Amino acid sequence: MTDTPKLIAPRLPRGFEDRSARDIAAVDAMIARIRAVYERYGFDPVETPLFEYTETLGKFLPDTDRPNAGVFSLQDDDEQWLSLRYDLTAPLARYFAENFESLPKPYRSYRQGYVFRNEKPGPGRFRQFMQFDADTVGAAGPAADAEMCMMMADTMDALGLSGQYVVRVNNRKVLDGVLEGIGLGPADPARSLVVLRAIDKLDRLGDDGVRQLLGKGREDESGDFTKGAELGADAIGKVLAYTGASGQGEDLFGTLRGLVSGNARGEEGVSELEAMAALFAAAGYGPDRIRIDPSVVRGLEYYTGPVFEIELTFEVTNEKGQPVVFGSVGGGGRYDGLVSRFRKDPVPATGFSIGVSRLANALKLTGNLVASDVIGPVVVLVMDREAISDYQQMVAELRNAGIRAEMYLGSSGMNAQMKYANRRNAPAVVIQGSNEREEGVVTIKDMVAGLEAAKAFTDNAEMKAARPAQFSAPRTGLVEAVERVLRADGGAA
RNA sequence: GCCGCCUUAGCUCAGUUGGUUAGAGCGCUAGAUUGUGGAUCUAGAGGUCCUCCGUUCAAUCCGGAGAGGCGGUACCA
Repeated sequence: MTDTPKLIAPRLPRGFEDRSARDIAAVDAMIARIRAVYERYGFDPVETPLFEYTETLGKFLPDTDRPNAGVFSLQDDDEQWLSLRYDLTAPLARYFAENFESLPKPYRSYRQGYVFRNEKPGPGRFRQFMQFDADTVGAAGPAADAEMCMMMADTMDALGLSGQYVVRVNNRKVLDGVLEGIGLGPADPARSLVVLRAIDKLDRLGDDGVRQLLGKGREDESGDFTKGAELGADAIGKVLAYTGASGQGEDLFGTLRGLVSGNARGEEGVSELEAMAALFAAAGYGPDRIRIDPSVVRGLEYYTGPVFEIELTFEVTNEKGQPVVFGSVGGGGRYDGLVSRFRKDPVPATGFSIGVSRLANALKLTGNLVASDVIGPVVVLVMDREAISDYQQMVAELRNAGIRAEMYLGSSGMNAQMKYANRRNAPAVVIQGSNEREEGVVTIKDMVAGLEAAKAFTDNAEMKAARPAQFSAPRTGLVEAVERVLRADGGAA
């Protein structure tokens, strides 16, 4: 009877984020900059929904009907499975295939939005996060891939990260050539995959760790054992020679051609890399911005040619000052097979994705995020409850003049109202008690100048008595007086 | 998924060798001669000591299981 109802703990599901006004403003600014670059390259926006039929996304567990590994799924009322999209590429493939008749080809589009992954979150890894993609569908040549790389570089520059990133480029065909050279490749897809995964860990485990993974396997510090690819010493040497191939230009291409000599697919890959390198050079993108790097593999099977990723070249530390291992903040490649799930004829495609959330997170930790505090509204204090209609009228006048303004709606005294205005980051407050009302004036306080002036006082009572940074204005001149304060504070930042 | 560590107020943490009313700092909400932000002073709110089961006269504390958090590792379209 008198039991209080059981309270629900207010808690954020793990792997998800709340975003403050400040975060939203910062990410919005990032998005606007990215969009401007994509637009300049001639890409058009397109938006698809958060849900797709699970089969569209291409994820089913073979032995169960429930598609739930890694994806958030639910069953529609007609019993079809729907899933939240886990990237923006599969939905694009669906959209392209479904609207094939009416779209221009090559089809160049960009889109930005949240994607969802139902897996263990970690620092910089969320279960809902934002990506910003661009893709060219229906263009087969390396020029389309090269354009993607250059656009990624330009985007990073536009985000104010000049000199702090590098776009690393490789070609899957070269890697396939190397694998075939040691008897793997299509002949042994399972072990090939183990090799790919091992190479992908080069940055974290180094040559020695990868050597173990290519051989018998590796035991990590928690005692967990990862089975290796069981390659012989000779084969391991070849793989590491490939991933370790350094230099740029003819030096590198010579080495690569030697490693895949006699393998048609591998040689084709080297030629594509050369073609892309020539385009980068012609357009003025040096190896400080875009670099050919054989250690880039980008995990997954669906890439069929060039692959690329953006790496931040500065160290990221968390709030406690510990270094944070940040994966790539963007990447992509050519995926000629993706649309073929929907159409018989093959459709070549290439594209890339920027992890907006992850990048924002990195920039936040390094202080590079272009975030300024959101400027709050002008707050009209409520000094006398009976005079509320007067205050409301002042707010209306300010709003009609295009000024962000509000009347204090709480029930506390003046002190609390000032604290409220402070916390809202209000640039000014409007005060009218009975004294002012009788004289037909209002008191305007400049909150920015006021805070500065208050630092000169050590005694609270003195500060209150001095009432710094405020002035009296005729009631009829309210808007003009407030505008003057806003201009003095720098207006919109 | 596997391995390790952790869980007491919103946050960071004390503490109780098993015993009546579990504490601090910060933060939060307010007050200090109609009426001034920071600093200061005063007061207040805020706890299933992660949950359940067991042992015990008695469990926040001991035992077991579970959940959650953190880290590593695997996977990552």
